Amino acid sequence: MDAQTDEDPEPSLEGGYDPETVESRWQDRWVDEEIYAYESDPKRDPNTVYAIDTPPPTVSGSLHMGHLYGSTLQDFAARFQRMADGDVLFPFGYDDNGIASERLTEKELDIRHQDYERREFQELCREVCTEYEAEFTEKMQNLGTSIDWSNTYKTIEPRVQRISQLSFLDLYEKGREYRKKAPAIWCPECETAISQVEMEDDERHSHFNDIAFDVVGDGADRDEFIISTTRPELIPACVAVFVHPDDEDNQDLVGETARVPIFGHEVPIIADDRVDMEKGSGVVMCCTFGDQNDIEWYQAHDLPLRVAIDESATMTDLAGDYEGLSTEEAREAIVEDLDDDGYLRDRWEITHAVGVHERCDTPVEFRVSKQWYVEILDHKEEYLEAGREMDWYPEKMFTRYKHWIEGLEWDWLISRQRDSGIPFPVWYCAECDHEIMAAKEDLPVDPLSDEPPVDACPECGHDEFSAEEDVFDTWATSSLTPLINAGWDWDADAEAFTMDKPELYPFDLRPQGHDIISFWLFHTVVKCYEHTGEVPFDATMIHGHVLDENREKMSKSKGNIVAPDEVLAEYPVDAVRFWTASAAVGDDFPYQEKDLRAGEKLLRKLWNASKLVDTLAPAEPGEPEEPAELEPIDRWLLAELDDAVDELTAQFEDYEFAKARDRLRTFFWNTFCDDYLEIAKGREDNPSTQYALRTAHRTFLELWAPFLPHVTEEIWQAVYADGDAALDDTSIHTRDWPSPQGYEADLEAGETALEVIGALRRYKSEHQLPLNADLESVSVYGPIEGFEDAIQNVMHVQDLAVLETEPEVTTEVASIDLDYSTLGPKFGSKVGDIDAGIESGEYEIDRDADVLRVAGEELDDELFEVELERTYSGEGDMIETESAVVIVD
RNA sequence: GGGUUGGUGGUCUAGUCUGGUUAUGACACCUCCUUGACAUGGAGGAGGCCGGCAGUUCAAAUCUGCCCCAACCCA
Repeated sequence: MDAQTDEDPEPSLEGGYDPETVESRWQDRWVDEEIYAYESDPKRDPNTVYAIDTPPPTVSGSLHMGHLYGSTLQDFAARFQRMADGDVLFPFGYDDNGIASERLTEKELDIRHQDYERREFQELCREVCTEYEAEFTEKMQNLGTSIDWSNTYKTIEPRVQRISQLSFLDLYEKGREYRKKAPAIWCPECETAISQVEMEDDERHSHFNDIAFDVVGDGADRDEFIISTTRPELIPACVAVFVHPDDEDNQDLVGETARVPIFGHEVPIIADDRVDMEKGSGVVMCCTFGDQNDIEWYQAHDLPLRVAIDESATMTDLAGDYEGLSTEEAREAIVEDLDDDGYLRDRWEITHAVGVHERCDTPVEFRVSKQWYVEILDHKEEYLEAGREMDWYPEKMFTRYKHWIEGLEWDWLISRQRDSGIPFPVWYCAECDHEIMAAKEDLPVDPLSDEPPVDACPECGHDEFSAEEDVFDTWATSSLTPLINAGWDWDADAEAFTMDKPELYPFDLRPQGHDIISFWLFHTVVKCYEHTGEVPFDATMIHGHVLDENREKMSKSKGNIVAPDEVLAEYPVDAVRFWTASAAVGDDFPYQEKDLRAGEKLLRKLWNASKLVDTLAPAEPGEPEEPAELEPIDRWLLAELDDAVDELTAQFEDYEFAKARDRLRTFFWNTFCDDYLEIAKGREDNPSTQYALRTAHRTFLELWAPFLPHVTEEIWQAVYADGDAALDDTSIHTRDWPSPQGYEADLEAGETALEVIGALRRYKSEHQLPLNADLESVSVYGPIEGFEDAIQNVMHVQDLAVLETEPEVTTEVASIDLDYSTLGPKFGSKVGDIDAGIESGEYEIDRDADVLRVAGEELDDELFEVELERTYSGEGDMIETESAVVIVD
């Protein structure tokens, strides 16, 4: 304890603000003393708990600006809600269940996963990942977010495996899953089927090859035709040739038979409108399978399968002499042989888009295999409705979700042929292939090492079983985070699904980057909706990307990545957070150092203003006591503060952090520091001002707390907190969010008074006088009642006179302002004539009747306002403001 | 190729849904000022035909259509 005190002096306002020591000190104490721990209470009203379903990051990767941005936004919401409404769950998950972690484990331990039983290997993965998790935790804690570190989960841990397998069994029992032999997208490098969302397009260099096919028989007008292909290695897999029905040049071929060069097998020539006539010769070969079109043709025309490429992209025996070659090798060899035999007619280089697996960049194949699917196409309407029920911040992001669902064409493929991952809890009868599901109470299981729950097949009575070797795709787990966080489980006694923390579900907020709405968010909605019948989130906050200073996407290849570590080494976290709040939620925004400097300046301003408040109105223990009578200038500040609190509360509730940030900064810096504090300097012994200063200062700290948690905690502890009490009771972050106190003030007089002060500042500036120069005598005509002393004090005016009547001026009409919003609808196209009349001076102002006659029309009082040009003929200088006239003698 | 979103002083941005004639603020720039916290502060100034073209309207940054540019998602 003492050692700690030596290192960390008591918080105080002495000297300048030193974020480096202050920030890490509070980060440590918040975590050590569990300030943000969520205590579950199943009886708690779900409406008073604010729960965030945070998507778990891959922890073996490095922390990037996206993590920093996303979790800081979540923290704004978490900190505000904790103050405003009490209990908040801000959990954290470690995603260590992916291919990345497996590869990492193999590399670190120099082992091959094939040499281990699946369970043993996963145990090793967990050990290796532990170090990376610790490092990631450390980095996350350096961001100063209010994550509850006692509520975390890892996607690789047995508890989560159990939930994933329960999810599989529940969907199976609900009839939402099926196993089917069908063409699927296949990665030959990873040797697994993958889903549509894991495939992306990539520009690759390749060759177009013009290859001659012989026509068999005499039905056509010729004895050969040309097809163009980028994949000659698929020739052995050719099962048909297609021609567009509208393609007149090639109609003679339809119905004929073609002979495939080199391999010699014969295939039919068929008409189909899916042929792209613009490309090549207009004659296309259909293989098993070159692309999705081939799959459609295979299904539509009931074509045979010719599998020439196996699961590792090696040529099969169907490829004859080329058997055993890789697809790349076979491509070159076949082209050479075609050339030798005279079938290669042309060859040229091209660049085209190729479908590749996003994890390894390997071009994908399409293979027929038996896979598990989640049926989604038949529930598109329900998922769309689920999306409609959520509040989207920003609203426009819903359209992305909508279009994604409307465009769905495949059910969700969930099995992966990988060696590790979460296993399917399924066995098959060796005799009749009947599916045997694990018992829910036994989960998690691994069919490769565990026995099925039955002795004999319930279908045929056979007693031998084969284990399902496949594992779940990673989204099968990642899509369950709301259920993991709420402690979803199967209660065997009650024969029902239960939740440990039912008060959390549905979650209040799901944060998500805008690039992954279509899979991560969508999959989570599908899973949770099917399990619980409820939409898992009340609201979703979709955030944008952090771009580099030139507004370009950060990427390794461009070398323009900015690492959070580097930023935090140079700038306080609070300053980084202030920059983070500068973009509207959903917008991409650039990383700019000048914005971080702006944050630093704000911290300094807050610190220095706090020091001044502390000298003007020394703090006393407890809440400040309101004097019987508040003077107008002080009541005015508190009334303005009430307005600010009102607006900020609404903005935080709507995740409008950028607006809240600007509103608060402007009010704090311009109104409080530049205007009120200057006035308060001349009124320090006044109990009314002391009360207003204290109240405003305390409120500012509370309002800033969600944005700037470190500096506000430091100041709060230095000035207001009882240092001996537990941090849980004294931390600013456990206080209540401010509420408007109902102060009423003459806002017009306050506004006018500030105008007068502004005018006098301008006067001094123009006359190159110091701002504290004395002004002998000033007269004001305008509503400033109650604010005379304030003006006099702050502007150093010796004699201030309030004029009853307008000073001696000669006036002439300078301009006439029209109220177009009423004038327009009333006079329509006459407005142009009215404008022209005023412009040319052909009008008459009738003071008695209070009307303006112009262009043959009579406008009454409310429709126009006459702006007068005043010329002062008396002593001294006259300055005009919006609602006052000031004369400096 | 299709869809979505955006384009506002040098830079970043508010305002656009709900049209009203004078477009917000910050940074940078110029001038001035040491006010009992902060010169890392304060006061003032210059700088924009709101991506382009047409249209609707008395009135368009705002609504409609087309075009150009950028990002993202999907082929």
